[in-house]
Amino acid sequence: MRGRNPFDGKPQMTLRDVAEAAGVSEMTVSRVLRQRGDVSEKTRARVFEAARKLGYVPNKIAGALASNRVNLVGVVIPSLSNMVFPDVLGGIGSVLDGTPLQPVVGTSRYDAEREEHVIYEMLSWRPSGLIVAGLEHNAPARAMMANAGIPVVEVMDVDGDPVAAAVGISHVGAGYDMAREVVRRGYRRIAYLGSSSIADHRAQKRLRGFRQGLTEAGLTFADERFYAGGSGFGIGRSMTDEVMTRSPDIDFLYYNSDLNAAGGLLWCLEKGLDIPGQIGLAGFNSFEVLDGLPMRIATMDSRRHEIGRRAAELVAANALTDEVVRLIPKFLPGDTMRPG
Amino acid sequence: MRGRNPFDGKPQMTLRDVAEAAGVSEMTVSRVLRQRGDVSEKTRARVFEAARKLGYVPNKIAGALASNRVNLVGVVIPSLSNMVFPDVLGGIGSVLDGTPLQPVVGTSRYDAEREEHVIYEMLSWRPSGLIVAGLEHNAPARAMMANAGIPVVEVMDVDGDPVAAAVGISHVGAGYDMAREVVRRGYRRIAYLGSSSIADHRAQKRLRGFRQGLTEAGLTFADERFYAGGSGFGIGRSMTDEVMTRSPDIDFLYYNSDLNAAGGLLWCLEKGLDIPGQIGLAGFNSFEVLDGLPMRIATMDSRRHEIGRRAAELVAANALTDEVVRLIPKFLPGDTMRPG
DNA sequence: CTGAAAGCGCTAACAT
DNA sequence: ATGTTAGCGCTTTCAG
Repeated sequence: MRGRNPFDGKPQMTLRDVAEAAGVSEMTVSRVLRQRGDVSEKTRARVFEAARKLGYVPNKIAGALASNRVNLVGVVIPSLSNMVFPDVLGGIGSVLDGTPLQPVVGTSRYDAEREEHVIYEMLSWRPSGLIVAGLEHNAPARAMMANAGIPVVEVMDVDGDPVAAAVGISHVGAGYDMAREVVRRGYRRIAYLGSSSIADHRAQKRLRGFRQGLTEAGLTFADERFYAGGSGFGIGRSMTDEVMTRSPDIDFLYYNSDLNAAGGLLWCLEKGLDIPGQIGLAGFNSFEVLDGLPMRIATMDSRRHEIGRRAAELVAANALTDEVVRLIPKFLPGDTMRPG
Repeated sequence: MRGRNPFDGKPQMTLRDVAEAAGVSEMTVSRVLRQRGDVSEKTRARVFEAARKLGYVPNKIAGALASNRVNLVGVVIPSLSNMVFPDVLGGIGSVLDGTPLQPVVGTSRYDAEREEHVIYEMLSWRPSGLIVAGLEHNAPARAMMANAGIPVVEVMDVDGDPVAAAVGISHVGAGYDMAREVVRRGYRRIAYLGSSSIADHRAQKRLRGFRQGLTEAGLTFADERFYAGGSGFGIGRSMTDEVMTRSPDIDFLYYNSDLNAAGGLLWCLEKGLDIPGQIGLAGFNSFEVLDGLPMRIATMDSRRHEIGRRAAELVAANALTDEVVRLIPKFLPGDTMRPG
């Protein structure tokens, strides 16, 4: 007998225990518990009864090793605190719930090395699929994804060079389209308030697209205010205060996130500014919790749930493709942009 | 040779492949890759080089089966959309990051049967520990938790009968203490606006505690408005509108969540009500994103991060105890309650 | 419909 | 410092 982990309270219960209790072979128990093959009703009942009475919980480690099948899907996202990622997970879950597959989530904290590590750990469990947020990964991570031999789907973003399949929106396009709307509606003195983190690739892309939209209209940003860290009303409020104090003639505030935009909106309302006449605001993402602010913030819905859904569908179908699914973000003018 | 999963692209690379490439035994490769035992520097280098070149990723399934050690910690929570749970996960992660343990998250969606299923699935991976939100579980779930033979910690709540260890706050106490504060500060016509879901055990407990606090002061709720579903500004606003319309003499609004309270706050401010003189508000949880509202909402900080931390510490220490760690929620009067 | 044998990829234990 | 052996708990395969 081999030594056991000193932490083991009681030795683990095995198929053999159930088999003995039911008076059948291990194989029969295995078949019954996996609803596989033909087993007589009488035997089934006996086995189930024995398993239930003993409180048997199958050992998936052993099952996975023997069958070379692991019903897990690795999901790698930067963070759970940013509400966008739980939304994607919701979409993934809505599909996987109809299959034997289970999502397993890991977080990279916007750190490429940590992402590499998380991907490595996930692949070492030999999952049936891998869903990773974003297109920017370091070389080892890309190599692992390329050679995993399982469906790999990069999600949220399609501006770049996917390793395999990708499902997302163009953030450059989202920024560009928003700029066109802003200009079309007559705003001219436009400020950007958003993330300075180069790790926030998608915010950077939106900024780039927006800037290009301005350039094509012969405009540039009248002011810019960057910050590092998470979004929230507080940071949105203080950035807005700072920008509007030093550039009082600004007529439009473009934020990297609805959360920051909400802080800015509250600031503007307190100051008695006329929205959307005197000043307009827009954010990004469309968060349901924010319905109920005094005004609906103009935004682009980033279609997070659908992105999760489509990615999970590719994995569930075991699609070893390099298909790119480009969804179109939905522009929602809300109440904070004047009509064109 | 056994049949392989039809999905397998290429056959999986094994230790043996690395061993052959490096010209050593599988055992030596295993030792090098796990940094175990003494291996000569020369051999180490050769093995690492071979593994790197081949892009070898170890098979944790096989490793776990052989060593009877699985460095996973199951975490079962109702949902990821409710911001409180990611906060707890953050606390768990902050501890587990310093260990070989990895959290694996499953969601029950406030459904006891689904929770049972998720716990069963988790235990079938033979994790090193299990952290489950709440104290209310069905009988099979409790039985599995009791017999898991690993550290099991129930988190968030201590009002009840834990299966093993528990880390949390008393929600009955949180409600009771808030009621005392409200009464002490002179409010008398008090309304409750919150969840009606019997699956939201903790909200129910806070309501119970609050009600008891009122009773002891010779008071009852002047109005009550229940709803089902997630919290948000929109529902908070509409509930508040309804309550204040039918009971205009209300002088305090007690919400089940800061998110709903925020919607109520915005409604009150729009109506030009004098806060906290004419009317007071309080929520529960203390969410950082909400710093930046026009006023800070009175609340109780539910200490979510610390709860996660303490629970993970018990698991990391392999503590097979039934210790109950009762944290004290922090009362934050904010700006929406008049001074006592 | 049921069972026996073999082995999944790795590691503990014991050599040497 | 390195190798050999046995076996983790289950499923595949093949035999009855």
